[in-house]
Amino acid sequence: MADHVSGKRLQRAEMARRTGCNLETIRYYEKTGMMPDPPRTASGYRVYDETHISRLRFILRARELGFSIEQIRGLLNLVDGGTQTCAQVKERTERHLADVRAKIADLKRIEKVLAATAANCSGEDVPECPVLEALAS
Amino acid sequence: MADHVSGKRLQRAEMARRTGCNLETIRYYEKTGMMPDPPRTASGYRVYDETHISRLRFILRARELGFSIEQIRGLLNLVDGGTQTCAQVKERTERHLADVRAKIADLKRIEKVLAATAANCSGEDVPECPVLEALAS
DNA sequence: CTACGGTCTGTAGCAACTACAGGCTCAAGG
DNA sequence: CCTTGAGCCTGTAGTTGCTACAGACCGTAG
Repeated sequence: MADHVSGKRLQRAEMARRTGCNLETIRYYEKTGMMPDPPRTASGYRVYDETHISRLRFILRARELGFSIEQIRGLLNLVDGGTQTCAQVKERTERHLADVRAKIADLKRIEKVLAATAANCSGEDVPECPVLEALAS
Repeated sequence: MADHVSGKRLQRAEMARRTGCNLETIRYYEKTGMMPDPPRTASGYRVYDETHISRLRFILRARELGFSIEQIRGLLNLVDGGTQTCAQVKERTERHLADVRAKIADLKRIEKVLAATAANCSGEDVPECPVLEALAS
């Protein structure tokens, strides 16, 4: 009944359900210091509130955008310190964007080669295959 | 002087140099059964020949095209059995191509969001940042 | 009061390498 | 002949980002 003071308190499974995050991943984020150690009940159960939900959602969204754990940790440190500036965040975002574009370029090159090579396949029941030849050449 | 029978014999470092493959990776491919266990000298040194070079190049090219180790192992099993058909190889290639295209689509979605969000940044020395807001929302 | 689910911890496993440590072996120089 | 240094050998640990146990508690409904 003290719950009204700072909102709903949930345990791990409920937080996982609300965020779509895997149960164990939450613990992993705690262990790696991205999530704060939550308060515990007398018997040791973790107790989460809305602030934990928000932080977890932040992490999950950043992951969806392809930021690495290290990069996310960097962003979190920035905002935790309250010292972040838009310029800093923009810079990191653009660096990451460049990485993403490089990966896209890589994959497109791969796609071209695969598509071109597969297109040469007869697709028949013969042992000779342009794909294998391309790999063996 | 028995070398002329089946070509040059090299040791690991030389094979690494000739293929551009990392030294340890060769051993790893052996351990995982993708490369055959090479013959050894009396003192235990590995001895490679051109057939090893070819096989390693096959693996490395397949990796360059983004095939996973499991997929490559599958292709190698096929050709090792001598039972491969162009149809089979084509099918696997196209499945992989579909994966690659899915990854490209993922990354493009990420790229769009990152670019759009970063474009909203003032880039100034203020704590408010559209990127952080997007992540926190 | 007992059964069953949830939670706790620590640890091992995945891909696909990479990088040691600690010990041999081999060829060349003195 | 001996030493030195490079190269090889093995097994194992580290990387990234989780995921999945095992074995032990805890908490509540019947």
